[in-house]
Amino acid sequence: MKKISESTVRRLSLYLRFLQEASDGGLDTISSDELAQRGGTTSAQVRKDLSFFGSFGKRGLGYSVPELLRQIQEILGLSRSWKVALVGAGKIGSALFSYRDFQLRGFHIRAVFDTDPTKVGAAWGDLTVRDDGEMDAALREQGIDMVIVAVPAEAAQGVVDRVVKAGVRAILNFAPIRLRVPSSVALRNVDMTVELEGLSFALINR
Amino acid sequence: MKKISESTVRRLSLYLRFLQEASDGGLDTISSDELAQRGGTTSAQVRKDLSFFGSFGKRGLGYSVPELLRQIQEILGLSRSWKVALVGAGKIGSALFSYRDFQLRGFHIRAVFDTDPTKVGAAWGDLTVRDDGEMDAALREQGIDMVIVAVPAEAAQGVVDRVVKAGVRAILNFAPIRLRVPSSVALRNVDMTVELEGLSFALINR
DNA sequence: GGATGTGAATGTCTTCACAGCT
DNA sequence: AGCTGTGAAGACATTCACATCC
Repeated sequence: MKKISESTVRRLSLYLRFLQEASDGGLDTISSDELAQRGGTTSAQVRKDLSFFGSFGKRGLGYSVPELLRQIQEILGLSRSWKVALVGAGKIGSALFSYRDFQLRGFHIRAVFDTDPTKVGAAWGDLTVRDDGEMDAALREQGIDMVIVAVPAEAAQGVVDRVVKAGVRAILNFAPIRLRVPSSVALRNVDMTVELEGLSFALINR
Repeated sequence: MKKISESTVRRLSLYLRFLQEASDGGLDTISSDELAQRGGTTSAQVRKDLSFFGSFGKRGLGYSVPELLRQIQEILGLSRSWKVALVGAGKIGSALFSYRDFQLRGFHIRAVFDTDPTKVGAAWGDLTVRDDGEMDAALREQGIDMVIVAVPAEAAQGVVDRVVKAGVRAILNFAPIRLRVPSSVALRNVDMTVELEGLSFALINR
């Protein structure tokens, strides 16, 4: 397969969202132009993005909503469910744990870890917050696919090194630090400070 | 001023972070190569990024840590403090409210709003969660610079329309939806679902 | 007729490579 | 000698525009 750019993958997620709305609204056909409007892009971009993976539309007509929905889910790997572990049971971890969208889209949090003895043992939904020391073994035993890192910046690299060693190949990092991972591991960062600073820059430059 | 790309601004934030670490560590000179290592980029990229704003280094030597620190803070608009309002006092809003990094970098949350009567009136630090109905007037009265949107997707566009009408020109959106704003308003999205789906894609494509 | 799929053209960002200071 | 600053080259991403098919 050709190399697919990160922006293309991001946009696929957005198209998927809009397709779900359209599907809920009972629409059964949609054009690249309609998808573009909602995704804040152009129809040519939509068609190009999709063309990397196949020809899903009908000329003169557009795309079948249910079919394109299914196709994009397949492309993004969302037709299966993923086992996720959450490391860090602080404020952010807790907010993520109860974030409904995750479960909804097949990302199931199966374990929560923390070092803080006052948090370990707490019941979170049907899970129990477990001690950090149990993490390495548990990741393997439970066959965890992805880890969400929600620990302080100082602790993040250490956690990630262990997570990688335990065989996990996808990490979503909320700690405000640039993590080092082998190129075989997929890493995404959610960096709220960087975003706010971007807004600050925008405000003083117009 | 030339048009500066979003990626350049993002990287400036990262450089700033390392400079702070370096400064805390007592380092007083740093090379583009060292900055690049930590930022996961190349020395040429660092120099190019900085060159859009001026010549801050000394050939043969590198950059003065305290000076570059100050310069980047200036460039990003971080030498002043920004007044931020938080809309949505749910789990995510609450986590953001106590996120220390924000205050630390001059982003001060000055007001919190929610529609839920069981949340309105609650004391959050030295603030009180206020009713959504008070928002429009309060944004103007308090001279709020930026708004963080942490409400459910269905409510987000409505909130943003009012925020824009109240004169706010920078918005950080946590709701999983693509918002429409006038081009005069800066908008950044933190979209955790999109990130997780990107990881899902990465996992099945190697 | 109308919207897709896609090479070609354009635009944007990154990397190279070296002249120019210190 | 060493590292910056920067045009030029190269890689990558987006947009154009049109032949193609329903």
